[in-house]
Amino acid sequence: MIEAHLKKLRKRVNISREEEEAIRGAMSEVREVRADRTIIRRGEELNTSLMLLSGWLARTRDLATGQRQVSELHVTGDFADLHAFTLKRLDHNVITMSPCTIAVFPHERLVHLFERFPHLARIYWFITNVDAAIHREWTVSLGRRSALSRMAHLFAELLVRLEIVGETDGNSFEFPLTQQELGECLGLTSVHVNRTLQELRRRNLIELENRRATILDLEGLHDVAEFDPFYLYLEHRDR
Amino acid sequence: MIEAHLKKLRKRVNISREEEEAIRGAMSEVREVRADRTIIRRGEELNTSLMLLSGWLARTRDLATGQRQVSELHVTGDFADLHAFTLKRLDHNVITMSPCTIAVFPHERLVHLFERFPHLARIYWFITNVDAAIHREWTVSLGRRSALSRMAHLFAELLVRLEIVGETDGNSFEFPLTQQELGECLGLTSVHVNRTLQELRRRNLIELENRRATILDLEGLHDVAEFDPFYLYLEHRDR
DNA sequence: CGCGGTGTTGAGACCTGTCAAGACGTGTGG
DNA sequence: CCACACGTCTTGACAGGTCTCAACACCGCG
Repeated sequence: MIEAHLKKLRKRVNISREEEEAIRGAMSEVREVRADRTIIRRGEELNTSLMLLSGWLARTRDLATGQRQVSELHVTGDFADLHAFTLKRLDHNVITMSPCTIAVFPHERLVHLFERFPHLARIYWFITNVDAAIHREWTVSLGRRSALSRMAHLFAELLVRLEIVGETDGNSFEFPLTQQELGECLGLTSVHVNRTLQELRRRNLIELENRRATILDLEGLHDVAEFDPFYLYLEHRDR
Repeated sequence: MIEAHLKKLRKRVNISREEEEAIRGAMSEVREVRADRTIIRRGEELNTSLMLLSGWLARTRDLATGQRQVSELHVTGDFADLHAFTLKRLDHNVITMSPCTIAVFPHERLVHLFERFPHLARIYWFITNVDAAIHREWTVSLGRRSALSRMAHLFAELLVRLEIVGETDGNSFEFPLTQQELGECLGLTSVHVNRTLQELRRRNLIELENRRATILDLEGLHDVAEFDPFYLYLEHRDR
């Protein structure tokens, strides 16, 4: 079940058999969680980190007005809160956007893992830095791209990230978010999400139906989004 | 000169004399840079990281339209591109917003430093994760807060960050950005920045004059911004 | 003294939000 | 099996926030 995560790592760097086994050994248990549950609450003390074996998670913040902003989406193979390893409390909630299978990694085991394999410590530090790069790209989207471009960018990003872990079928993938939740990622109201989606459809760029997204014209989508996957740091490096 | 950086670290965690000396020893040289210089270009290969001893830096991204978005501001004592230690190439530019004094830390020395003091490795990992938390807060601002609230939030954040490193004078601090540049942080045009600033002044929350910002009503500012410094992870922890 | 960058102001356009209502689909209880 | 409730999607009319364009004031500096 941890295969997706290993795929994601190996896309970037070499992982030995020994390291792989050590990572597996650091996992303590696996939990199933239903959709729309808050699995981590902002501010609570954490001594584990959670790896998403399947499903979708979101990092969210609630505002006084009742509005909510998603700062990142997580898919199969992602460590949802690896940053909790150093932060100990998170500044955001983590909620399930679909039914999820989640593996628990106690921090004490991670400490041991990283002592034994400093190489892995560096890799996981790298991984949290890629998360930060994704945050920056969302900042650029929210600050400077139009609703249409922003939405196109998100779908382009998700296609790449899902491809890495084998969760795509050609240019199509499951997309469990409601339009309301999509708006919470993009800083839009659900009404405007609806209209923007129609525009993407009208331009024959994307189809979204029955919780499944299909990219009809990848090049066109990238053009609208001004998408460049560089920030996902996909190139492979030897150590 | 590195005192500000040590203050910032010691605000969060204990640093021994020995560790302090080791950090100092990892520095290779100090450079002076004029305002409005690009000191790191997106995509270029890096084998050093830069600590800001004084001045202001910004992480920026340029778009095809000629627009620019700032994803984070750096002040005295910040490691501007510590994430380059694991990423090796950055997805953004780093530019000076004022004359700057910058200390260079070769990655090979950091490798050595972190091998000798795994505790410091954890701390610097923590520091890059706080940077990511700042990104998330900006995402919330850009996605959900009004121009007024967003600007108030930025000044509230900067006051806290500058206080830590002793760069404030009461509720006042030097603020070298032009209104254009401020807009590049907030996802606004310079025209709207101007009007929003006037509104903050009109409400007696902030004064901005001669490149110096003064918070006139901190509580009022926090209210408008819905500011909670939790995401800056200021509480002190023993190891 | 003139120039370029910065700050300021006004008018109008446009993008996105707000409010409200109805359509559709799915699950639940009677 | 039907009736209903609820969440989601869709649409329309209108409001409001922010942008665009343009002009001018101000100021430091060569």
